[in-house]
Amino acid sequence: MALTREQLVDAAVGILSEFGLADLSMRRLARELDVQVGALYWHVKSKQDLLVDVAARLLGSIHPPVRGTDTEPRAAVAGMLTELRTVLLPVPDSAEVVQLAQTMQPAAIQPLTWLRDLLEDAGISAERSGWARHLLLNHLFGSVTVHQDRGSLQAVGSEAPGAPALDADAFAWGVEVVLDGLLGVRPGRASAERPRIGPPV
Amino acid sequence: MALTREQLVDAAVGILSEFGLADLSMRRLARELDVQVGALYWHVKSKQDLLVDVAARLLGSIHPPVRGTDTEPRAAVAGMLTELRTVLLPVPDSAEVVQLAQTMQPAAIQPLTWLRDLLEDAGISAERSGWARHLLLNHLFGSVTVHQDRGSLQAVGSEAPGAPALDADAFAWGVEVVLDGLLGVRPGRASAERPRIGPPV
DNA sequence: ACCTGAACACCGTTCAAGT
DNA sequence: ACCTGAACACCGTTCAAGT
Repeated sequence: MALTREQLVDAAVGILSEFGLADLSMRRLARELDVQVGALYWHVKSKQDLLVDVAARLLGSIHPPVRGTDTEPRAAVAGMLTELRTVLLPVPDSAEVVQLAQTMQPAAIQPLTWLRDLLEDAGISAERSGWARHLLLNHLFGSVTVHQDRGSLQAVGSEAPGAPALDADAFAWGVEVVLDGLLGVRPGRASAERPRIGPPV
Repeated sequence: MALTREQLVDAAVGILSEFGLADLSMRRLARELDVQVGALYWHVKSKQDLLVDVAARLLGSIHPPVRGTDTEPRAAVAGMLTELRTVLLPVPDSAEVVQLAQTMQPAAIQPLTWLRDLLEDAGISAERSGWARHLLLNHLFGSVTVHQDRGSLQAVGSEAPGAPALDADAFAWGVEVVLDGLLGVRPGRASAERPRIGPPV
């Protein structure tokens, strides 16, 4: 039976998830699918073209936000970002792949489009929501990358037993800092100030 | 006369600046220096090892900040980031190279260390200054990358004549947003609110 | 329509052997 | 000490030719 583009993407996501981007070559992919390399290029224009589909599939499980309901818009932004992080974290080099896909075909990665809408719901003006989205996505991608790179240095599965989610907190903190800067700190909700210990000089 | 490590780094920076990271291969480098590829590996442990030196040289012209003077610490942070951006912008893929160097040898890239000190001068606690630095650097690297990728799509030198520094503003805006979130918006200095046009809904 | 076989023009890294 | 020559094990992409 004929190979399909979906099978290509499936196999690519599999290799990426198990071995990382360095091992995701067209030749390795062909081997996995028991075809010659040239066969891949009938289904796909280039490797980059394939990676765009891989990125879209990685984020394919993200729920579209329910807009206009009574959920606090600021919480919706934070929620979406946490969801993105949760999906990207277990897949090595996923941030790189999504970032590349985003620069190649910005419209192809749907959840990243929704984020801009949520920001406007939260009161960011249209001419600033694009930049605000970039600010938050750079934080997301950077956090995911640093988490994965640090994880690959130590033995797999050797997380400190007592403190597992230390940089999940750091990520959430960063999101709140940016949102505070964007929306202004509302009195009584100074989120980024929460765990203050030392005096601010 | 014998090849030196400095000559390697010089030639590497040259290729990077002129042609980008994709053309910066060990073989290309050897050709440029009129030696065999193997010769490079007497001076350098690996390509990544070389790239750390390349990154350090790219940021070698950054002034160390004069701490403890009467310059406003918040302005010092913003100034350092602007300086970093100015240096990185003209070199293709420079953000990638510096980011890689930073994860491989965090101490090797001095200016990125100084940034943390400046943040603490500005009143960020020691346990948060590391994360705050990451937040700002992710913004920096993201902004540089997006600027360069967009630039490579249009013809070289075809900037819109009237509006040259549009995303220099966007970058500075992002820095102020993050600093607002970190330090709190002081009344009468709501920097990120400056060019507000539409009502915040 | 879909795939094979084979080529083209590359990579990073190693290492015996030369000087 | 410093470099050559040559190899090892790879890359992405193209394309005539087959079925």
